[in-house]
Amino acid sequence: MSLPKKISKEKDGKKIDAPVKKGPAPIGLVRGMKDILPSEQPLWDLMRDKARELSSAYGFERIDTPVLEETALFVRGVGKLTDIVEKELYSFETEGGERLSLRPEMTAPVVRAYIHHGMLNLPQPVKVWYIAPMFRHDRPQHGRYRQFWGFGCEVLGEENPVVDAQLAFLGWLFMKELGIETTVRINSIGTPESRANYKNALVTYFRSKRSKLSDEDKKRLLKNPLRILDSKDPAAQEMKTEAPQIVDWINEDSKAHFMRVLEFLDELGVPYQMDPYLVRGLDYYSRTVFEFYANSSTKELAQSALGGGGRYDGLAETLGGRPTPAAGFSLGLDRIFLHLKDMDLPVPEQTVDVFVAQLGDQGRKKAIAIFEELRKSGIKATEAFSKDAIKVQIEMANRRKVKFAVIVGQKEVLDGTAVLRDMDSGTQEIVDARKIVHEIQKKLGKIV
RNA sequence: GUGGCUAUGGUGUAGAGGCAACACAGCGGGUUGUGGUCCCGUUAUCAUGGGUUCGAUUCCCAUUAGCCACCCCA
Repeated sequence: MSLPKKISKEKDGKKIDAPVKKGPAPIGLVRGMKDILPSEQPLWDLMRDKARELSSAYGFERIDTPVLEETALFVRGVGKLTDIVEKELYSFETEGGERLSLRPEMTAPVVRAYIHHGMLNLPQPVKVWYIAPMFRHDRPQHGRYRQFWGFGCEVLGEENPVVDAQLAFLGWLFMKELGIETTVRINSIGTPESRANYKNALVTYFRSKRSKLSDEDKKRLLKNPLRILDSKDPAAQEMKTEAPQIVDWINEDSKAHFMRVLEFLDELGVPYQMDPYLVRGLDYYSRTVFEFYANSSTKELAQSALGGGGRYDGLAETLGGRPTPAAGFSLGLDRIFLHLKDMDLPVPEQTVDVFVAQLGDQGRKKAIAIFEELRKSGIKATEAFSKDAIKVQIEMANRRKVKFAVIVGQKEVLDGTAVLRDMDSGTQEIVDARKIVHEIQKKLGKIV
């Protein structure tokens, strides 16, 4: 490689040597991370506001938990052999020898908090919601980041099937109200015991046809047989139609519970699909499990799985608490954001009424005071005090589409006045500086 | 984690083995107190490292990152 060359440019017939810019290499984004830029915030606000609105309307209270937890929480809670723990956990050991992990999901932390703070002494059920970042060391892709944001609700201390239905409904409703049509796929995976029996039956079934399975599915047969059910391999797809179905293996209680969940869903008008092959990748689920899928994954939105949830009656006990029936859901906001972006929503513009322009240092000082007065009286104002040129300021005022510009220069300061410019008509008048707020309020129709 | 595709200003794109083009955005100006048009100027070590070559941004290799499929999931 050659050394940095001097860049020669012709200017006015003279050659000018521009110095070559150099410095330390810029630091980039950590792989799989994503900035949420100011221009994207309006859409994020839409989601945040909707999450707040709905969860509070349905009686949920906000909870925040630390991003860092003991690794054991997830090993025990989510399951040692799940992919989330086995290969996607951000884990490290501190100097003090603590084994910590960035949380890969929120259910275990919420249950941990429930136990830790003795929330079983609160009126049950305890209903909490969160918007929180989570971390999974997976290979990044569009809509799939190593830090991703989730919105979720959890109901702890209640096993009535109406809760399961309401949660599935709420997740569906959240997206519906944002304009995203989804379908809920739902299944019951019974109790851990019945699931173990089913697993055995499934392994027996597929083992007899092992030679026809893909390498990937052969691995699943050993590690996670339930997963063969949603394999994309055509051979497995075909075989699964003959395979034992989980409904035939779950106990009567679970079955009855599930039937009632479905009844409530019917009542709520949630479009759902019974999916006998739906199993979830976390160990703590029992009985009801569901996932949300976008109906229109038409555009290049490969990631149509927008969220999921279910019942986790055994989790509290696994984590050392008292047996506590519970259920919840979680939605991937990064993915929902992508869908919103794709929809070309009219984002309401932030409106500002007044631009305070200034000229010269005296004017600047007076302008600061006027701006503050306006702010205190509830008038939305903006400024560019760091700019000197009046032209630039008026230009900015125009771009912000303000109705009025207040201009304070040397002359006005001496006269104790300010120029009030109507930005639409371009007409301006000189007003007493002390009456500027009143004058603007009048023009904005805030005072009759 | 496995395989594939891609990589040019802030953004979107062109280009070709021989001085990197266009549009938009940004910033500065058009004689120092006023906007939307117009005009001018300015904004790129062509991802990083190496190789082939007289010469590489262009060809080759590696790395990194993004994307796609898989694994898995949100």
